[in-house]
Amino acid sequence: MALTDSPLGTDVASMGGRDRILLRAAQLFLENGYAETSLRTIADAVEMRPASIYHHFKSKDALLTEILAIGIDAVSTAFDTVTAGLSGDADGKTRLAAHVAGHLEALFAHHAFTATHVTIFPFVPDLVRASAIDDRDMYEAKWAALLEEIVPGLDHDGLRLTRLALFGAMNSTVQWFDPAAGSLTGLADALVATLWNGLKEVT
Amino acid sequence: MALTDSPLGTDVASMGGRDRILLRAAQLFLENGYAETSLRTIADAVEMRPASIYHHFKSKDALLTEILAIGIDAVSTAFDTVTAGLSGDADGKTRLAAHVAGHLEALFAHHAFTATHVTIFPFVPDLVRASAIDDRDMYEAKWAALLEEIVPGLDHDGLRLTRLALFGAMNSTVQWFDPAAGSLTGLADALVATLWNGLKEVT
DNA sequence: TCGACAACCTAACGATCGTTCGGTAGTGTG
DNA sequence: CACACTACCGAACGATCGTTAGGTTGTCGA
Repeated sequence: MALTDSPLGTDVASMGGRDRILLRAAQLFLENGYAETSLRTIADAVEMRPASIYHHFKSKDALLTEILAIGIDAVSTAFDTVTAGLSGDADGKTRLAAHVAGHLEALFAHHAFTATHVTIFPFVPDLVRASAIDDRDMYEAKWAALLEEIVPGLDHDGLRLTRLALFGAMNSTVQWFDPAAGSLTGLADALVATLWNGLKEVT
Repeated sequence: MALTDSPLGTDVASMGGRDRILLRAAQLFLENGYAETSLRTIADAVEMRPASIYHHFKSKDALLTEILAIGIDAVSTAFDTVTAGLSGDADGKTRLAAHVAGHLEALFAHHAFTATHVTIFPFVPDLVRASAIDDRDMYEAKWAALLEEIVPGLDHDGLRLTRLALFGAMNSTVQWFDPAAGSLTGLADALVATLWNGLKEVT
């Protein structure tokens, strides 16, 4: 699912045709939306003719499907990596901080794919959304299990609310945080500090 | 800017042609996106012919512009109402709780317009977005001033981060919270409790 | 040297899009 | 009774859309 097995995915210049299409299309979908971005616009961006896209992807929907899968895979893999790197006796705040940082890092490392996923997901064609919903649910389940362990005092509704609000807060960063202008770990630390300690501590 | 000066805006049956178009179009934009929703679809939803829409709105973009303005106006007015209703010596948590509740209530009271605003805003045509950006900035400025007063211990970056993450969390509720299934004030209370006290208190 | 195949092309298809033109009913005012 | 005005309609415009058919070119293993 990764871009020809190369670990990173943003060096446009050194890319083959297929990966180039995936990356530039994801960037364009993110900027202008899916329906708003025509195949001719994508073709222009990769210096091809529209018909050539169909040599690599069987339809525009299939292209989007793959982009969404890459985005979900990036954050999901990051979650597992963080879990594997945590020592068994790490406390709740440490684990939460590590996973928030992991989510945010994955979000910006594969920015075009992850950001496309979190922003245009509600509006993609029904069939495309259906193809991505299982992977999405699996990722959310990982977080649900994590929160249940580290915040045992919350009931089912409270856990769900916390998880979804946290997702809302984290995923919104792709729309307003610029990793070139500020530290990503600083962002993660500040987010976790507020979430864990609350605002009353800093008044 | 409100729907023919009637305070509410969701009783489709009792609506005149113009307001009916605004509401149904907002609902369709929210469900499927702006570019994905054709004027013919909107016309069908209000039992008119496409050409009739142009008697009320000079273009599809103008229709969207008005919908976005209604959404921003709803939350902005709610903010001022909450401010006016607060006693002068209310403490920080009380003020924060009141404004979070006000934002969420406005979000769901005018659900189609506000939710459309918060979800499709990044993808609307540039000219439409430009026409709404001033009102949007004014609303964000109200929150910036509020947070600066009640969380004086945060620096500029911290305040900005807190405000935007809070917006992300609150606005994401339109995608996952169902006011028919749960209490809206309960949602607001839980959100404020977590934000103010932090998660460590409930572990 | 040859053939298979990947990568890309030109040209065009039918469908759908936002929009416009030129009407027709119904209502209310002078 | 005439006139204006609001609210709507049928039919069509040119533009753009996703997609397809049928090439051409270059590479590379047998």
